[in-house]
Amino acid sequence: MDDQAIPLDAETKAVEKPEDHREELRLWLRLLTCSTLIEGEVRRRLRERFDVTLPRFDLMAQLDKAPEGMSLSDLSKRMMVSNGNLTGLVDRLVASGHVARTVSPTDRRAMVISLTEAGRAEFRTMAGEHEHWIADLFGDLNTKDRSDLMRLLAKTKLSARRAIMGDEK
Amino acid sequence: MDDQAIPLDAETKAVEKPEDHREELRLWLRLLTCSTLIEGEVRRRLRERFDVTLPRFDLMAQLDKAPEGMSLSDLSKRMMVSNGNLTGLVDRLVASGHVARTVSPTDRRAMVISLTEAGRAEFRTMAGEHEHWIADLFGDLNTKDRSDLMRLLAKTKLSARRAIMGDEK
DNA sequence: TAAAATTATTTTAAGCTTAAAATAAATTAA
DNA sequence: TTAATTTATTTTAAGCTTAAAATAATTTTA
Repeated sequence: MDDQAIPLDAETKAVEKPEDHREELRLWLRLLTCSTLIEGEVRRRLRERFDVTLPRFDLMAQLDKAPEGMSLSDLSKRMMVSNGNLTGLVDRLVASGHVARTVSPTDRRAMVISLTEAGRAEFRTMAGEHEHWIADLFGDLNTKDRSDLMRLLAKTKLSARRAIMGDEK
Repeated sequence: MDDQAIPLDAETKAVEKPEDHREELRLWLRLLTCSTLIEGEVRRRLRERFDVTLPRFDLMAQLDKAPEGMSLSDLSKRMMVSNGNLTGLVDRLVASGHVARTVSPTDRRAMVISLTEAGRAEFRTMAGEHEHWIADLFGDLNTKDRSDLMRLLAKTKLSARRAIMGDEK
């Protein structure tokens, strides 16, 4: 710590105390609150309206974007959850007839997970309502708010990735 | 759907299709990505560095702000998790000597949960490092970015609360 | 090619999380 | 004051989640 080297005088507008990161902490807690609040409400509505859990919905949302299906690893990366987690989740979605599991024709280790027709139909119905819920939850933000927030979150995402990468790569 | 009633002509700058809320959806997914990314990293570091889970840390963080302790209900509201969840979490923290559970002197139904001295000392150590991690994760945002983001998230929080309240109150 | 390393997935053990039902104490209303 | 309601917490059952170890197939390297 070399804060003794910083000249302190009446002209210095705001000498920041080193080691004080309460502002960033509040920012993080607020971000987490928003995300928890919205996620909880979406979870509640999915259960109430369609008797489906959020993880099931999220998995189907990924598969809906990949008509040919996806490997477990790809799903794991995109959803940012562990592989082991997906194994169980896919088990249950197979049991309920929403998704299919087939062995990859080119790699015998890999499983290809895809939506069944029934699963796709059910997902599309849910996704339609889901989109309205999100629009409502963000409804008090105007166009500029949304684009500003989008940009700042993009910057946050890059910043976090940079900080995370530093550790392990 | 009354979109047939909207006059369409070359002068109309941007006739928004009703029912299209893909922008809000993208905003929500980006918010969720940021939160998941940061939360995952904090979870990983807490485990690696202190062998503690994030829920345990969060609970201790709440108690650290309440020197006299808090009831389970208050904890539940602040942490936005279910009561049943807290029962088990507190069980484990009592078992490890980090928190104490006493019956409220004024209400025999209520439990007062508080940090033990050991729990408080351990939390303070962890919190010190934790604050640096957060500062690092948000490190690429400048002062204006942070205050803009703070303001927009405050607006988002209010918007979500308004949307959630409408359902049940 | 055989050995070593990597990649894909599953299994395991422990803990987290929720919703819903149950229990118990306090408050309100008749 | 008794009965009804509300509030605080726990229990239960099911599912979610992770980290770490295990298994198995592919790719790389010597």
